[in-house]
Amino acid sequence: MPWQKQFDVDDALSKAMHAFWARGYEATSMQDLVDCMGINRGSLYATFGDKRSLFIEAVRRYDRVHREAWVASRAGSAAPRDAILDLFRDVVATVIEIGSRDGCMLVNTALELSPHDSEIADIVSHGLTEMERFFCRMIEKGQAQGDIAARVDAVETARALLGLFIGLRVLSRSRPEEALLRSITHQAEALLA
Amino acid sequence: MPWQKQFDVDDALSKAMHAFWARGYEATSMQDLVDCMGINRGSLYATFGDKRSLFIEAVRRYDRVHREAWVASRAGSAAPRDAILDLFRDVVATVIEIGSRDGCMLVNTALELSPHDSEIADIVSHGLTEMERFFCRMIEKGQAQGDIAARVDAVETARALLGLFIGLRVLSRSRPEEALLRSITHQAEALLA
DNA sequence: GTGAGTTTGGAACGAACGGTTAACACGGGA
DNA sequence: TCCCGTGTTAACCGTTCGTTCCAAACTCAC
Repeated sequence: MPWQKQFDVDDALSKAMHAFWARGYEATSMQDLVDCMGINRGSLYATFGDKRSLFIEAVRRYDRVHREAWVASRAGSAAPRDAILDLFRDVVATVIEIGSRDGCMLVNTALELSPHDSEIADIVSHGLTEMERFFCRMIEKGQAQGDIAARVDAVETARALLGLFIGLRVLSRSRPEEALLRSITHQAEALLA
Repeated sequence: MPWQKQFDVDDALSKAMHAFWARGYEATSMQDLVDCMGINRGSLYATFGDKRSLFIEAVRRYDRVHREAWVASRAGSAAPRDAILDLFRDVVATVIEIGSRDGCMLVNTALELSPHDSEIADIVSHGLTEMERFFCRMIEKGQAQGDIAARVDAVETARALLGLFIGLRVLSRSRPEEALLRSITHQAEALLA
């Protein structure tokens, strides 16, 4: 194995992920990626293959680093209700304080590519389903602890929370008004009262 | 004024709207539009200007023909609660029965272009705000008729319904499963119980 | 019938697209 | 020291992009 790569593969993938995350698949050109990843065109193709393959790796990385890691870090929370609501509150805080308008890459991709690319749709669908299952597990755990009312239907409410979460993410990109976003969060709280 | 246009301008615009609606702005090429609109390239540019101008007209048409007309037709409904819930039910029915995965053009555009194009963002934002106001008006009307409980906060609930509606539209494109979509609708019903 | 004014189809534009290639730089094993 | 395989680099490929242009086709007033 003579000579190693002169760049950090995951670091380059991270930069590509952020580019796709902010602008989407179609609007991000290979030249944009070459520029922002800081590596040469040839190295990019040699390492990641074509544009679609790179995008798939990028969305997989998003799912792993953002969705999965977030869920894992909260899943063992002592207060299951707060584990859910903190997700909503953190999203609002990020939009209001930092002004980030990137939203959630899974949601962005669900809308841009899911109807036209089944392989990518599967990745996105899996990530969203895992979010739903996280909500469901937390509700059941909260009910076992008496933190969440027993009358709440875990499965139905988890789905509603997923819908609200997606709505929150879309509105973060298009109408990032604090009062609006907070109302969505309040409604999530009301569902778990 | 010799000779009139040999094609119906609104019909051509309608076809362009459907193309943008299904595939988004970036993924729809001028060649796609020339093909599906059934008019010549030159006529297209002479009538609608460049691609972005055509898209803006298309999204304006969507707002007028779909969002605005729908709201207007339901606004005078005798049963305000059903006026809201029928919107959710109709979306689910369209997805399940017809298998349409186009979603809502305003939502699609909100996610693809709003963060990067303020003029388009204004159009989308206006449409979404009008939906929110429709929900709010219907809730207040329903409360006046005793159809919706007085304890419901009209403004907050309208925002939550907007979030749920957007979530429903996104999931229609990425996870068009009947049980999931129905759960979102049930939750909208619960908000108005 | 003729001329004026429009619309039409299609060729053609430069730029940007996604993707390839061949020459060069490098480091460990023989 | 001389390969050999890999990584890097920049130039280059054919295609498609959005857009422009123009000659032919056409309608209507005169």
